[in-house]
Amino acid sequence: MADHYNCAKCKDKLCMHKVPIFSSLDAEDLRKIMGLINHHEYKKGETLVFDGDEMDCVVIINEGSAKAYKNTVDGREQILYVFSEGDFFGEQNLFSGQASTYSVEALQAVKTCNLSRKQFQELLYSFPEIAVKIIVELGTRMTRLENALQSIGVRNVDNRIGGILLEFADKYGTKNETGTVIRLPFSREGIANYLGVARETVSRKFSQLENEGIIHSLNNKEILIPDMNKIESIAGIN
Amino acid sequence: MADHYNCAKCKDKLCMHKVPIFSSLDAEDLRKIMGLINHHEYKKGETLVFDGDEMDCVVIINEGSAKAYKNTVDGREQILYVFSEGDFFGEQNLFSGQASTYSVEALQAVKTCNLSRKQFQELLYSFPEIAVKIIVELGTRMTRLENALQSIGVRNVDNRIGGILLEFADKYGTKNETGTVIRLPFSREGIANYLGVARETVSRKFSQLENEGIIHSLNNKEILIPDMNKIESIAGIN
DNA sequence: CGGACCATTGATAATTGTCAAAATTCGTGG
DNA sequence: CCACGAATTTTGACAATTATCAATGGTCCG
Repeated sequence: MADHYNCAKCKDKLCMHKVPIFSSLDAEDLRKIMGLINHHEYKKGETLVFDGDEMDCVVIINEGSAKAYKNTVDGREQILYVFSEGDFFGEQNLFSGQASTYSVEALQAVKTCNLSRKQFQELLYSFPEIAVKIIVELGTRMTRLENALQSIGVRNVDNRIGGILLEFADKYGTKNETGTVIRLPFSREGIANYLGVARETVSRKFSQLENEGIIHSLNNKEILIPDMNKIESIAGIN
Repeated sequence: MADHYNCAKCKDKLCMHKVPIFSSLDAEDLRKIMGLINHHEYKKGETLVFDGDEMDCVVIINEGSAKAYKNTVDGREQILYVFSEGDFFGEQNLFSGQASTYSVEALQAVKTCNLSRKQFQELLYSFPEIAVKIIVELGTRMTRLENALQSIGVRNVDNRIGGILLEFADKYGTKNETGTVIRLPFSREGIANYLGVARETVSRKFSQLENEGIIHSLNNKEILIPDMNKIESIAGIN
């Protein structure tokens, strides 16, 4: 299983600085909180939490990325979030006392900072601005969920493919003189499970876009998009 | 447009008691906050907020119910939430400063309690327990969204119909000796826009369930379900 | 280089959406 | 209280989209 060791080792360089919810705290407060944090590490493919697990800490992603997903009884997977550096989860369960409502699995090697229930609650009462930051962050996340729901609910598959490309370009894209290069966070199957369609459908749509010259596969995980505007019109800007 | 008058009129009987996020406050604190609240009223079909509107207050539903939804450019509607007594919205926009990300329309006559941005923020800083309550409530709402996303993403229409019946039975159902009577919060079209399917598909599935004796339409807005277990197996309990 | 895994393609079936028409329901006013 | 008209709902026929199954091809890593 996963290593874990106290945060003293990570000095100032790790976690705290990357975590937006702590960004309003001064150096001394940061130091205080840092003593409370435990670190964990996971390899690609390892599961951080299973749907239904009791959670007793908030987990903050410090390095790498992970997918949060739900499975139906017949094995179909719906991906809800892609968590990366600075994202956190488990906060709901601390207050409501309910078990996790999704599983979280490492997409790459992942390092986390964990804060126990009690420590986290104390933090919120001592620093109301952290609570406000969390509310803001949850709001952002809800907006993304709402958009995803609309997307899956009323848009056709082409729109959704366009939408996911925009989203990934924003989060994982780099621009160069030939266009935008996106390093996809997951496989075709992952994309399918994110969009709520079949694996094969994603393949077909990608091939189609490739034939039309709108995207160029560099390899399975990287694609080049010469003209982002075309993607926007496929996504059917809302 | 809508009436509005100060909360002094509503005495203790209205709003505050119904609103879970204020439930931890004592009588005096309640009285203080009450002075800050403005009331509004809306008729059925009126819009409380348009997608894209700047919001400068948190709106708490005091009476009636409303749907929150997004429209695509080509007029398709996806319903995200049904807000009823005690639910609130607009909190995200206050902190992040962004415009509303959905429209809200009254499904019946609606009365609201509004708290301005400034008042709400002060409240959060003076009463951290309110912030915690809000985080809990947002967590509940996110869990519902996550379930809805999974539902639309990977479940077939029968499952979804079953799911919505369970949800409505829970929120709007009453039991009697013949079974559970559900008063549906919206029309067939509304149900369709909630489930992300076509109006006609909802009609067909309801007819089918009626033929199988699993549901009985009392009228367009009320259905009787003799055996809830059958609905659960249709929903494909997760 | 080999093998496991992942991605693509084709053929076909199943599901749901769309359009059009008929039937039902609901609210209003006489 | 009934009748009428508008709005909503149901039903049918058909088209479009996507899922499924199966086979092939490609890629990555030890």
